[in-house]
Amino acid sequence: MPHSAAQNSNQLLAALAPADFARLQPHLTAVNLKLLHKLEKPNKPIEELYFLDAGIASVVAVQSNEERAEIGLIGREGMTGSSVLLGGGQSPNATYMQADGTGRKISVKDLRKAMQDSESLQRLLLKYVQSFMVQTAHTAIANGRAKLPERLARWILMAQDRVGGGTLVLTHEFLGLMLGVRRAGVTETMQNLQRRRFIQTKRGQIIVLNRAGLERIAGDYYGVPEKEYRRLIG
Amino acid sequence: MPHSAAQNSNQLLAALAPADFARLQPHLTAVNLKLLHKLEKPNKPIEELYFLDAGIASVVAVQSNEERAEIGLIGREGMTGSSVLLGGGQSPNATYMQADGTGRKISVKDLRKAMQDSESLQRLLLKYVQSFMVQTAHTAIANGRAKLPERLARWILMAQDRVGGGTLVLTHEFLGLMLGVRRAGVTETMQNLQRRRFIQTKRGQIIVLNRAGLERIAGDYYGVPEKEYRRLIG
DNA sequence: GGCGCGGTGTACGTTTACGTACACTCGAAA
DNA sequence: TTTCGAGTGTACGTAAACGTACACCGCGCC
Repeated sequence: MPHSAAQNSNQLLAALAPADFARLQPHLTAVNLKLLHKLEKPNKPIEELYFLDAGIASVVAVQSNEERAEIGLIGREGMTGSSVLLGGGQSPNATYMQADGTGRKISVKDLRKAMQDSESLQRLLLKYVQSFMVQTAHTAIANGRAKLPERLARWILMAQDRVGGGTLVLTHEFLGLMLGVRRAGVTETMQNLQRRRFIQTKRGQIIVLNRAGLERIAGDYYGVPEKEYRRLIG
Repeated sequence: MPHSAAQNSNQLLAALAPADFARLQPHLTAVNLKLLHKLEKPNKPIEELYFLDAGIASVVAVQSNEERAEIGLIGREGMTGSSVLLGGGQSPNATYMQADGTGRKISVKDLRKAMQDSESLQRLLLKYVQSFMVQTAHTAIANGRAKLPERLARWILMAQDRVGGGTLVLTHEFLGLMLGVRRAGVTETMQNLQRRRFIQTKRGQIIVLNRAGLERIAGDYYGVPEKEYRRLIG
């Protein structure tokens, strides 16, 4: 069973007009989402969309040679399935759980119907798509220009935002995959952050001790998408 | 006056159902767009959207410290103003002409009205937004994992697609800005491509001699967004 | 036709991350 | 309680790109 504290914590659902939420609710099914659970497969029609209440999903762009890189994170502030909202029905990206969590799912059919019936619902969800697009754009900047410490700090901050604080459970190996860098590079940079008391690490987990410190490291590589989300969704 | 050969060459307008095109046409104004002309300013309300008939526009993500990086190219296959189509009305990105061109503009008000009146119009334009999103995602992969030769080849191919063949007019300096690398690095890599007879360069211009060669260099960093565009728009 | 400048070629030491490899250690399962 | 494998720490040579600097050269302008 989904953990009760997580219920109704999805911020997108919370931002809906009561009438719009009422429209969706009958079609929402609570689900547990375990690590690595696949929410969307590349170039396959999407059947269901997920509003997360806890945990993190990772959206990963995949190219034909199987090389991949993370382009966005989704947590309780958002939902999966942008390509359905935009009408494509599928995309070349993969989406999977990157930390255990819970959520509520809805079928594409039911969501499409609800969006057709309510313009305000459609408007809100498309605004979320825009905020996600901005996130992707800033992942592109960070990948192109930022050094590892900046990128790692940015990632930790974004992940923490999306789980609503607390411990992050994941290995250096996994972080390296997400950021597209060596595992050893992650280890070294993490030690650096730990020495400065910004984080504390245990086997497979990261505890944030000093957010302001991390924000200082990440600099302007962190913040723009978050600001845009607040502007659009509130 | 816009060059006549460029008229009606926008592929998005061409892909519209006749009725939808008829709906837009009265509100379209032909415009010449010169190098560096600003089509959208970061965090400012957007007034007009542009369907390009010739030339290239560059969408650039901007962060508060003025650091910037290109996240997408727009040519005659597309339009500016995704953030308007998604309802945000503005975005943290800048868009400007990166090679002289022509296009047709429409006011936000007129476009919004047309989209409300025609669901099929709305559907097509949102699909274009998806294809642009995929482009941004793959810019993020390329920035993160590809080496300069791959990235440069990718960029040249994408630019050529978007102007429909012919010579590209731009300096190494400018390319360096787009890719977020040193001007000198661009020069060296261009010489490499030239030695292999894939391109020929003159002061401020690039002529593609061997597309297949460039595609071989770019590898899987080129192609995914293009394929998605064909799937969605045709 | 000479001048001036934007654009290009080239060089060199430095930084950042890579690839690879191996030892150590924590903690869960037997 | 020991065992064993996943996760982490560390090392070393190498590759890619950086920052900076300066010379040269084509081309438009006076």
